[in-house]
Amino acid sequence: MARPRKAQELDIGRRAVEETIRLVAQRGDFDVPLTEVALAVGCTAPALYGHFRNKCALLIAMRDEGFNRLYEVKAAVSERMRSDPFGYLREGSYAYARFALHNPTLYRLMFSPPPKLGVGDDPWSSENGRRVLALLLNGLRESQDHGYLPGADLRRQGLMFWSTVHGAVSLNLENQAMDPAAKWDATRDVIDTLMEMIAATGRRNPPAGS
Amino acid sequence: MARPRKAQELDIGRRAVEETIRLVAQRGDFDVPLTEVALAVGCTAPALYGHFRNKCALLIAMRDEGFNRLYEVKAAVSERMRSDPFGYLREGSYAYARFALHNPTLYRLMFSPPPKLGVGDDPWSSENGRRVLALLLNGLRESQDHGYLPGADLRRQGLMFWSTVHGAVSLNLENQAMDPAAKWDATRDVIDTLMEMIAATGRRNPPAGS
DNA sequence: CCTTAAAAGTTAACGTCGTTCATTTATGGA
DNA sequence: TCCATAAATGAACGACGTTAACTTTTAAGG
Repeated sequence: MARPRKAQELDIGRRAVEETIRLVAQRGDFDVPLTEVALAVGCTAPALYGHFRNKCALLIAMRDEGFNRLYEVKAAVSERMRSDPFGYLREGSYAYARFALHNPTLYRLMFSPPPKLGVGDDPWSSENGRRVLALLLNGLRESQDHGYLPGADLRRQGLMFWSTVHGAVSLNLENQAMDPAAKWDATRDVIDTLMEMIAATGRRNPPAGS
Repeated sequence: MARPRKAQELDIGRRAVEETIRLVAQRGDFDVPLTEVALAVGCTAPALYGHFRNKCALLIAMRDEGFNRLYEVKAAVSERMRSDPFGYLREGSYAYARFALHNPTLYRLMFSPPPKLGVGDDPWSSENGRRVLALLLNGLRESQDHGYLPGADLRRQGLMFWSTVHGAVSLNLENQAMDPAAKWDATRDVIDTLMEMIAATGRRNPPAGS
């Protein structure tokens, strides 16, 4: 056999990304053989080269999909919390941390990709990364309207905020000495500490609009 | 030739670690062939297996050496800043960031090691990592004595502090869109933002001891 | 001194994996 | 029905981690 029947015309590109995400999560390492990906997809390894220039391209596609999913999670929280911007800062961070803790290997690929991929690991350089940052900045701006962080530079605060959450996640992510619950507790504790610090900036200035 | 003369008895273990650090930095990726390490050391690849169980063991040794160097840098700053604990928080963070920006690949190996290494990436689980954290906690405690962070839980603050600095470093580290100076500026800006936030907690309570 | 056993590398070889090449087969239009 | 093209296959290559078998230096003992 050399070319499959039209019946099984399942977009091999999409499936490869999905299966790679699955295998990577299962393995706990993004060093998965192309043969296994191909097997999961239902083809052979060289067939993948018709859809991706090489293995790095596949991993990059997987990384982009990761940013897609992260954005969707955060956008959903943003929608739900539309009326409470300060609450969004907290819940959005929780959701971010949960995403990372539930997809540790994918998260590592997104934010600490092997240099071979040739991508800057700056998340806001990709379109979806930028949108995630935009959600955060939006939450900060609206929180500022509610009296928090008076007079603060939003972009600075945003980058510090993201640094803190990402740092907490990153430090706790693959610590084998902690069970998942402990990782979550430790990460949430950092987020809470940050939120308390921001909250402290607002107590002196109750909602400016009221 | 099968066994070298006693004259050239250069501890191959140490040299392998040094050369690996050098090659990894030069390459910008810790995926360096053992053959190259061996060549740099002056032996053949299989000879390394007399000193390290496998390649992972070599990388782990390199990681430990990284924590050694980081600790020494931070300890030096701590010594120099002994009289100004709040200043140490800033200068120690600067030094930390400089270390990371000057040794990006080593830093990545320390804090985002490939799972294959079998080490938790929790830095304070290793002895030298714990000592770095101890320096930070010490700085926080003494800053508290000077009126900053009144009534705060030091361990919580310490973990948040480290999360922020590590997060900033990690996000800016390998962003190919930024030149080294820009990376430094962005990282320092996050540190400064954090320091200003901590400083704000102290302005209301001038040095308690005076 | 000579012999001998262990030590420490070296060369050769194997297995895995990413990647390429030539080949084969299904597809869609003339 | 026949042909050009697209798409995937199986075989093969090269790099690399790792292991096995061999070789030679070192150190000790008779």
